[in-house]
Amino acid sequence: MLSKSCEYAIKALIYLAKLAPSNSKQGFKEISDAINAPQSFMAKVLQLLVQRGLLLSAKGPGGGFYLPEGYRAFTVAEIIKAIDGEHIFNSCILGLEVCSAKKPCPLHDAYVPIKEQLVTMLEQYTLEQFNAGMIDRVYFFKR
Amino acid sequence: MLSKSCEYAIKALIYLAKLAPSNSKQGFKEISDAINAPQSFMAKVLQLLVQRGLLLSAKGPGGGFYLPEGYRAFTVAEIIKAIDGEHIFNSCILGLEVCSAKKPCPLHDAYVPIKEQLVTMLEQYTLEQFNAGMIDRVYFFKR
DNA sequence: TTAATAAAAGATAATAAAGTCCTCTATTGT
DNA sequence: ACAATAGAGGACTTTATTATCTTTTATTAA
Repeated sequence: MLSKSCEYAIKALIYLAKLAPSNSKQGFKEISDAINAPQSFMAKVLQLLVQRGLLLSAKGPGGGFYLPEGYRAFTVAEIIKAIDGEHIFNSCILGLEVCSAKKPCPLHDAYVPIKEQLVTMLEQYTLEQFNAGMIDRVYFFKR
Repeated sequence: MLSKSCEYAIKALIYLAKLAPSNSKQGFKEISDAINAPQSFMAKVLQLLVQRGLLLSAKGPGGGFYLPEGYRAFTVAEIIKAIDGEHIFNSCILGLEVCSAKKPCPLHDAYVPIKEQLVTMLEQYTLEQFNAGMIDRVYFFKR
């Protein structure tokens, strides 16, 4: 469904959003440890997020990764698109390259409404909402 | 979501179900061509389906693959379990090994109801229903 | 009983995803 | 200017998935 890169990206941004009020920059090691991702691999993913404009970074002492101004409005869907692309939003459950109402795979009619709900959910969830949710709910990033 | 093996397995069984009334055995090459799968790879997947009891085979001239008696009741969920295992039925969208109502990942509460619908759908769809659907709907197996 | 057919099984290759490691560059404070 | 810090970038390794190829075994019919 989601690549490992994408899972780590979502977790990292949610984790940073939770810390954002105090606004301290976080190093890739701290982030990796917090969400249980391999350090060097996480570093790559964080670089990607910076390139795609979902994250900012500062080099040198006191540096690290931190969220840009508008972070509260970032949706999970945006994060997924930044890392994995549009694939899961268009994809056919049986892997057909063309799968539409006119040329449906056998599961098309049954799967489309479910996928629509998934997409809607991913587009509605913002980093802000996670923080709101976390007031009365503790979320986990590692097993 | 589903492995290629699993996609091919589902397509192959739906394809065979469509032909089942005339009951002729199909060789792996014919099946591969019909659903646009690589021949040798398809052969492996068909062998797996035979081992898991979802398909029968006969060697020698006039041989090939054919469906067992109870095929009409096979659900898509069963086929998936036979090839990919239980994974997609239990898995967390963020890849946590443990993700439950008590220890939820940030997306758990939003994802669970959608996954439940998916599972329900996969458990309800049988090979028989595909054939019924195909009376007034033409499905595609290749692009 | 032999030749042809077709699946089973095993070994190998190609590709992609995930993960690691090393060097380079920019920034900060002394 | 210099040393320390921390991200950026490149090359590489590992692992899993997907795909191919070859040999073996079983079956059928002449």
